[in-house]
Amino acid sequence: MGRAPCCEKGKVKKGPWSPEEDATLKSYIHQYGTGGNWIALPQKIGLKRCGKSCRLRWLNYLRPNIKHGGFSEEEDNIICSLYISIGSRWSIIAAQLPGRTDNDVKNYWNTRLKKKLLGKHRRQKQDRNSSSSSSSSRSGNINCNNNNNNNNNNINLITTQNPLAYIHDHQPQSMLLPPIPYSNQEPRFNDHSSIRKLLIKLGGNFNSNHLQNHHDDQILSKPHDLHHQEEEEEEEETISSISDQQMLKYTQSANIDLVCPNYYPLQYFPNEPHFMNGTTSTFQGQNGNYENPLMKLQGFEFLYEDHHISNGTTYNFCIDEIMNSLGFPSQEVAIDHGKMHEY
DNA sequence: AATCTGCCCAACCGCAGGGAG
DNA sequence: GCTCCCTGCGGTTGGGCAGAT
Repeated sequence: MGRAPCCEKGKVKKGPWSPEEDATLKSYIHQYGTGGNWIALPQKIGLKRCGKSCRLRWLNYLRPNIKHGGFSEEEDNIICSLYISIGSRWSIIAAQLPGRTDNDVKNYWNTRLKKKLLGKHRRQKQDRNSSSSSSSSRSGNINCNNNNNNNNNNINLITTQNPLAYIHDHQPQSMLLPPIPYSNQEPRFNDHSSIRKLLIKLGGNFNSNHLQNHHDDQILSKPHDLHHQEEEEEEEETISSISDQQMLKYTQSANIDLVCPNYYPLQYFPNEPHFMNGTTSTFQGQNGNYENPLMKLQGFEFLYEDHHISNGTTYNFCIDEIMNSLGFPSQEVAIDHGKMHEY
């Protein structure tokens, strides 16, 4: 059964709000509040608007202390950091930015920030291409080279510089974000059933046998349209995938500390179900569980290189691009399986 | 000056979650 | 447990504007 419309179409006004409508809505809410019922509110005050429209207008524009435009560098960093951590959950991201609305953050990300980062990424890529002869291992990347020629799944972490230590030592004060209050404000992240639920919501596909049976999930693979686009724009690139089992072995044997963009060290949590839905997995950080910061985030794919752990290919994490985009200099990090991949 | 193009952002749309009955 | 209704959310649209041609 279809949902009943919240208001009768044709009887409500659409489009931009007039100053009179704004004033009516604002004064009513200041005086009486919303009354807990947005649907009934426009009728009460004689506005020919849908309740949802009133709510949106109030939340995004009329309510006190709303800031518009003029995002600061610090806000940019927070948005990037949180987007990398939790994806496009704009309401949560906006909650970390006083005076900002989810709509504002979303618009800002889609129209400017993404392009800003993309521009940096492209420039870096061009720079790397033009100076590719200088190093056998690309500066600033975590490279995992899965040598398909042997069955040894040990993956040795070779770090010329610990990324965590590096970040903690070098990040500017403005980048020292408070921990995302998942535990208190986002109970969804607080227990595994909630995480399971969330992952299902995000398109999760797992069960108790998942780890044994699910070998070739499309984790870290590109959405088709993006891949197509990049094929047109750049050189043809080989896309492969990493299985959850490979990721499990990889993270366990490498004893890897992963970098969470909010700068809390993460460790893989091997005794818990390993959630792989093609985009996410679960890690334990200092203050609870986090999603895998290395997941391929929708809309953020341009930050990822195109090398993955499966079938002897190399997975090249996005951390350097992220860090560089956020203003960090490169660090030398490599994870080698068998032999160093040459760039 | 007129037209085109791309960008920005307010607003809309549809869906999911959750509470009430 | 089921249905209905409201709220909240994220994705998308389209009008207005500025700069380019």
